[in-house]
Amino acid sequence: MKIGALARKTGTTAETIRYYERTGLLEEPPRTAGNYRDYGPTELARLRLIRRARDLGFTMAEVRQLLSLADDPSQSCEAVDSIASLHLREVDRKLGDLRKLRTELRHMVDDCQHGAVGECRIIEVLSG
Amino acid sequence: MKIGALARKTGTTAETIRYYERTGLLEEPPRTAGNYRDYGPTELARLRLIRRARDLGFTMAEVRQLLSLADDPSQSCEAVDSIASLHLREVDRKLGDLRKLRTELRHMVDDCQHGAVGECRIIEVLSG
DNA sequence: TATGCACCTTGTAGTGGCTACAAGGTCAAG
DNA sequence: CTTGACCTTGTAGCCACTACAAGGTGCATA
Repeated sequence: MKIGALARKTGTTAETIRYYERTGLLEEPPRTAGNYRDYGPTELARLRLIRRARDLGFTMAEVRQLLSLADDPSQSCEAVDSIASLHLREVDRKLGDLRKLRTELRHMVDDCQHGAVGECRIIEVLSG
Repeated sequence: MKIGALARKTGTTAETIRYYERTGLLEEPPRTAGNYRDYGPTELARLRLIRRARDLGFTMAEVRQLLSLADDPSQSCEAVDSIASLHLREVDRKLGDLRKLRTELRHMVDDCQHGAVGECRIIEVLSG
């Protein structure tokens, strides 16, 4: 499988895959006679895991940890759980922040009387 | 007021203020005899508006638009409202995404039986 | 007066996670 | 034998900062 095909199968782009390789998330694959990267099912699975974790908001550093844990299947699951739980708490925090922010924005927009900027509530609220 | 004092009053840093100046969000202030930036209440108010808007998640481009609208108080409030409303919709979208993500993460973590990585549900879910 | 120290100055480079080129190489179809 | 889709490397850009380094200023204290 060439890089473009792998990209299509994983909803990525060739650039991103090469970027993952540069930064060490993916290993350098074998090459064809014409110097094209040649991927197999192992790399496909690994990339799928990476993409899925990234979509769930894990940072690249967390993904790196998850990958190295996944590579040793006899190990205890605790470390994996702790990364995921930490991330969940972080997501909860962000959700809280975003909800507060939304409420403020909502009020701000609702209070706008669509008059002149001089007495615009939005600008007033922003000015504090 | 020197840059450090302005930073403390607005919950920013001197670096960030200089960055705003470089990128045109803040104008170049007058200088003291010793070449220090010298800020007054006008700049303080402007920076407060910028910080408030940034805290509410507006991009720097949006802040730039809001600032130039705020500078012309006789203008209609509509443009301000449309920027804020658009941003609110964007925040709503992000909230939805984050809630879905949280649910998935929650399930993932809850299903983990804390055994070996080999049969870890988290890794399984991530692998798809 | 000297010295220390907090603060300021400019400039440059790094962060994360990609994304967008440019300039050229490979390969199968027509 | 050329066209066109794909691939290669390398470099630079995005956002919104953040982190230095190397040097200048200004004020209190010994």
